[in-house]
Amino acid sequence: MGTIPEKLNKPYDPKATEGRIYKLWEESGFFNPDNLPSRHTEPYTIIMPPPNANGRLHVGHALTITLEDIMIRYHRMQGRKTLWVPGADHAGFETQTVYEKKLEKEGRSRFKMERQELYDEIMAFTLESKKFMEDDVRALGASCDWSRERFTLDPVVVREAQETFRKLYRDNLAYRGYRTVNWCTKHQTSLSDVETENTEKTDKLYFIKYGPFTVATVRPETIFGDVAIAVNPEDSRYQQYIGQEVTVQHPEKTINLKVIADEAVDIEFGTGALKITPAHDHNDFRMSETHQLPRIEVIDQFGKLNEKAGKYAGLKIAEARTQVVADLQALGLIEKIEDYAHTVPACYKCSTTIEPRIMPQWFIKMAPLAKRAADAVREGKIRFIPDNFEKIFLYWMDNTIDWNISRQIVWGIPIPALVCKKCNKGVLDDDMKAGTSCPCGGVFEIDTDTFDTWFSSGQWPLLALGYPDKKDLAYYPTDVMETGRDLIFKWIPRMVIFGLYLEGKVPFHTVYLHGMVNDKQGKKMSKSKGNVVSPIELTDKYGADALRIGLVIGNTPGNDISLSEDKIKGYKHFCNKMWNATRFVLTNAGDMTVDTSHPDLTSRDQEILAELDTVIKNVTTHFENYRFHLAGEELYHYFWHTFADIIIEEMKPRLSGTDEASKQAAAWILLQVLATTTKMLHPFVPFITEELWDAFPFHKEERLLIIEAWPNS
RNA sequence: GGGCGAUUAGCUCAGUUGGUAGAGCAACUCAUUUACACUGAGAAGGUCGGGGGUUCAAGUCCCUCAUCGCCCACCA
Repeated sequence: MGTIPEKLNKPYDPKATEGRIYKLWEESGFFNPDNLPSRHTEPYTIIMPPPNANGRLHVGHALTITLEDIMIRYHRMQGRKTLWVPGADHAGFETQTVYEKKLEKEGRSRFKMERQELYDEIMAFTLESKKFMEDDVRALGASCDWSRERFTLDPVVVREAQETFRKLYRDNLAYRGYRTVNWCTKHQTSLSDVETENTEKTDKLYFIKYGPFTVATVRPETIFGDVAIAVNPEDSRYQQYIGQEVTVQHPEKTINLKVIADEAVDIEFGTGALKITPAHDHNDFRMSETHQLPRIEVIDQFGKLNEKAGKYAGLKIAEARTQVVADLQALGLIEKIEDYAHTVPACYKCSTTIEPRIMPQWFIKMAPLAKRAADAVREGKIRFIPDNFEKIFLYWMDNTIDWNISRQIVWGIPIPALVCKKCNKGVLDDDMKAGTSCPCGGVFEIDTDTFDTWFSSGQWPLLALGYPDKKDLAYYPTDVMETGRDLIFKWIPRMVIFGLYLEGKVPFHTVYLHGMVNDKQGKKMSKSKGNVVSPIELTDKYGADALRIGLVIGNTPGNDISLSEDKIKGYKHFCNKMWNATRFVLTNAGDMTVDTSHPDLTSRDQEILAELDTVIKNVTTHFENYRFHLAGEELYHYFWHTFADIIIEEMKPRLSGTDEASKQAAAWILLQVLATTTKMLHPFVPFITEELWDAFPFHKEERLLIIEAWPNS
């Protein structure tokens, strides 16, 4: 009998342990690959998707942190030179909307503030919130290198993101465009396509008598911006009108419209005749390009009709629609009104219906960049887990449209450009001084717009490694990008594109996408439903280890999981089991050592060791194939139902017997199995395993489990 | 309109190359004989959505149908 380490006499207390252990790890320096022992040579790198610095972590972040920490800890034990770069995201539009809500509560508005004043306030708010976010990351046990942490508004990041824009401009891949963009009338900014979400809506479909035609439209209030009527060139009903001008009746006057033929018009829908309003519809805009049609704006940035709408000027869209319809009805021009269910794009933050609006903006020419990215994936340079995301990625890449990167918000990286408000020309700010005259007679002014957040985030794998500084580029390309499956369009493609564009290499060889974390009934968590589970509350209650293993077991890549508090509680019991089994073994194994053979093993002992080898082999294979849920489950099952239930119980008579050799062998076997499983469980439950490891008797010198070697089978 | 995923125990979900169905919770029974009352142990519970096919063997592969969910999309 050895002596039981004092601390094992008390039950495991995560609260008293986790902070202390984390501090021990941080002080050891092993989160930083530069400090790892010499056996760690080949780099293994993960760039942490930088959590938004505008609040606490949610449970989706907890899953990200857990999965990445599992990969990092496993590979660190495997002898890789592991680097996990943490970050904090200023999250442009996201944070600005959070801050606007705060302002609203205080009875203030960003539209009444100076730009700099607003920027400074959001910066102060973000830097304050960032600390809480970082504390949460630590609480989950993330073994990331804090000495390399980066914030997406660090001066060096801002500088390099702007430099990338200049490079794109000079390569003719960034240009000043003037076309319809997605406009949010509430937030007063344009949005890219991935920042809108399609929402089901039932509107009225109005059939309006329009000269010799009847046109079907859901937007009668835009008739003042109509410049043509379009029909399908194959439509036999309308052949005689194609190329002609027809006179149509508006409430206050009659106007003449050209009739054009375009393939895009669906013969079957409505009447097959379509009114064309290029300034307020993406399709119509495209037709205005092919048919050289004028563009008449009738709705302003606040969603109100302008002077072009005559007596309706100043009315909001909905009011104008009602009145225009009433007036048309009075004139006998409404043939019929039908209910019409369709999907319309809405602002993904406030659900306000997107207003297509013509604006001068900076665009990225996507086709050549996307092709290169798609080719890299087709050549197998990036593996998706699960692999069906490859198809989704390629579909998006093959169908991408030019990317609007201008945002009319202050919270972001300024676009380093000058623009002429008269002719909408744009130039780089280092090619010309503000105030220079434009050939058109206007003046070049500083562009007050900021970049779409994903413009800088897309460069993150490089920027997080200090690009273009070469020091850490040995860690590029990184190994795995692990993030939520909702970022398959928003983020992953941009990173592949910029990685190839700036460095000529894909930024990672593997993309691992996890599903969404839903509540225990499988419903999406949302504040309004009140079913949001806080990871930090769960950590406080059950310990970070229980949360971590509960998030991973039963969770397959790409599929959503349902998280219930009861499940986490169940895995706390597992931690309890580990604690007590270790206490029992260490009580009996005293001052033994492992890693050497023992002379008195029975054939049953040999069998146990062989079985353990199989477990090592299975678990290792699962790890290598990103099957963390199976690795965790196998370990859980083996530890509880083989080691604790069978092996320990079998050894009890030998341990209390009088045959000293058999007793020694039994204790040795138990210690051997325990040490091995403790190592393998470490990536999943790092706190309790590190704490237990400290109580093992064979430490010749102080040695942390975090850098122990992964068991060989 | 396209694409993808799911359907397995009462609930939420696992089941890696085809080879005797698993976990957590809930419900049931027992236990405080020195690892575990911050519980532990045990037993119970499933014709794996329907139908067809391949195979010695199918939850797993193929076809088909049904239901649910998600994503994408310029039919106004």
